Amino acid sequence: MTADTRIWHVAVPSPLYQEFDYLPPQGVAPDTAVAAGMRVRVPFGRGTRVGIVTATATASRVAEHRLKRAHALIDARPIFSADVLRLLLWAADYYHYPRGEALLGALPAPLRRGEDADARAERRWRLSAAGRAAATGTLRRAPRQEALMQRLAAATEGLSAQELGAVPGAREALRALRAKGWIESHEPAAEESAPPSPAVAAIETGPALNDSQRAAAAAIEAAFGRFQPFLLDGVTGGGKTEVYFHAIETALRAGRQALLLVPEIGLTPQMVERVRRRFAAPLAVLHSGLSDGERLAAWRAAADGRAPIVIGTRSAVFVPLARPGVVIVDEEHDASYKQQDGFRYHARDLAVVRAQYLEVPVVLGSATPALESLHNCRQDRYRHLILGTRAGAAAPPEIRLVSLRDHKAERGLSPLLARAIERHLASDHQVLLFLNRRGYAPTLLCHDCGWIAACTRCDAHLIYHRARHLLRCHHCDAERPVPAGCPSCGSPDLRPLGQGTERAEETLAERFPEAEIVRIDRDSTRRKGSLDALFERVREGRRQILLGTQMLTKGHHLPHVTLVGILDADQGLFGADFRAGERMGQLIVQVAGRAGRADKPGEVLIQTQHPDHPQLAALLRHDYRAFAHGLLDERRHAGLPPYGCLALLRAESVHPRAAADFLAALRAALAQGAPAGVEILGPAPPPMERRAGRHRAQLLFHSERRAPLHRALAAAVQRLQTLPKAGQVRWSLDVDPIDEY
DNA sequence: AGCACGCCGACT
DNA sequence: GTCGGCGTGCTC
Repeated sequence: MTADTRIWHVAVPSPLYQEFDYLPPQGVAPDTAVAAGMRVRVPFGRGTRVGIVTATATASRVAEHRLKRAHALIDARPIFSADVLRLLLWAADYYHYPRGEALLGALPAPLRRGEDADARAERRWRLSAAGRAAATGTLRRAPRQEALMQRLAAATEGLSAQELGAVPGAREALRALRAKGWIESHEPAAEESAPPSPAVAAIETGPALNDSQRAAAAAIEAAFGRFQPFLLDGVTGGGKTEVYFHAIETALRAGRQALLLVPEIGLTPQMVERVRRRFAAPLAVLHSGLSDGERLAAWRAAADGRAPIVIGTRSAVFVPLARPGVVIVDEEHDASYKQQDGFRYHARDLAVVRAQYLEVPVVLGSATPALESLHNCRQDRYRHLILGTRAGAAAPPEIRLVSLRDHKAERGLSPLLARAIERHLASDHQVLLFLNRRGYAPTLLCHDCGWIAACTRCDAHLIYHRARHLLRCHHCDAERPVPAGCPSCGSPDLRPLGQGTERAEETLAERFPEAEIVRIDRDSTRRKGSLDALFERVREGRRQILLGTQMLTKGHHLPHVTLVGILDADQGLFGADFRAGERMGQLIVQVAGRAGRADKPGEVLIQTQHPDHPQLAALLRHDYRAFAHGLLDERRHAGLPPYGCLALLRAESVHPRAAADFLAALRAALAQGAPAGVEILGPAPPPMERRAGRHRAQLLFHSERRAPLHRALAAAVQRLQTLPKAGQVRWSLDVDPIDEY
């Protein structure tokens, strides 16, 4: 930055789409070494806030006598690396989100509040080997110590003195346990205080790569030191992870860091475990389940370079790295990379932008790449690395469609699928059944008058949950008792209609009494850690039927599964929004990928009312790319992404018409001087007009080109600020929306 | 978003 | 006579 620092431009966390100018703090010389990216405490309105200096200038657009003085400069060095600052500012503009909110939101909470960035990470306590060995009950005369021991045994990540200290007498008990040597302290993120550059000798060499893996790894290695995006496209079990590991290894050997983004917390533990086993290097792990202290410690370990490997979910794309070497995005097609509220960024897309700023290679990996990514390969923006065969496995599974028109299903199960289940169970194998609907039945119907149990706050049916015997709305989580009779006509003849996982479990238990049914959905895995416990049971068991929702599609190794059944392919195929087909295809391929690993041949049966659906045909041939290219052609004709750009302006209000009126007013205001080449559609009701008691409406912006769309959005956001909000309308803008809800 | 200021109904 | 409803405006 230039020496001219008379005026500081500061991004302040507030929903205002502007920065604010301040004079340097009292007593701070105007030429003080202030730099973009430093935190500053400033007076704002009635109070005080922590903002980020984004630039300095000689003059302000505000009359100087109206400028306030900043209270204090917090940092001596920028809190963000230059690339992260640039990324956040770019993203705030791209997603039309206030800069201050975007910047401060990317910091761990303590730093957001202005705490010292270099403060020592909080120590955490955990059981030592001696502590784990100590028999329970030996502390009968020290109940407080006993209680602490139990809490520590349950806390895998350890507990801070602060967390432990909430109980009276905890401090003394802690000291006593420490004296016994039963507990020890550790730093959560960088597990051991690591040497500034990781010891290369600690890297264990992985299994030998096959030809296509080796080619992919070599291509990535050759791109080190410059920006190059790769799409690593390989079937489930095709060994993408080993290619990631090779890239990480390359980074580590060069004394650089690797940033690995993973979809969501459910998948993290396995990936973290694999990385931990493979690399004897400190990890910084960032996910939503961390406490403020843990998150801060991991953030620091990444930012100061102590952690050579950084693994994190979506928001980790904003974590500074001292010595960046490579960025990897696992399961890049996964929807959880898109933030669905507030700052609605797409972490995969930002990872590519960031890699460009950093001049490092970025690897996007998936067995079912997003259409956008395949399109980028076709345009030669990304290099397409294709992993050929399944590593160490036999032929791909046979995929067949089961026409529900020709084979009448009974309670969701066609005779064909039932016989296949029997066959696979008889040979002591496991069966995986996919049904993307929780609960017992999606509808409770009065057989006499046709009344249907509906949510009072959403335009949705209530789902009948038999185990808990209640009606539940899966959109607003409202719960209601099951009425004894029809609230409309009094008839006692209320019938559950349709199939949910609970009911399928019941059906399967009756039909296959010899098999153990393991149900995996959000209801059966509510308790923490129970998902892993269920998968553990599946790893060890035989003659099991695994039945579950989306959760089953992710990550776990299920070596004994030889039959995969998709009970209802149609819900996804004919969904309301234009990505439904893509999502269904990805889901089928991902689920099918669970079948027949190792030496057992697999079989996949897909139940559908539409066996002649053209898109399913490509999937049967194991040709996801042909399937995707078919969809891409449709998208091109419709001008939809990636051939056109979309933005969705959502509005909601408790008042029935307020949201739609608000958007209509905006649209009218926008009509004058609207950029050419931008279509505005709506206001239209979203697929669910009313949700959680709020009425919703949306305006869809469509353009062939990015630039005019962004001009239109900028104008819209500006207009929105001044539009009177009759009826408490809340709005949000979603650039590149991934669904229409 | 907060948080002020600012004018009109049911309460001590 | 006031406490308080949320409409409108401002935050360098």
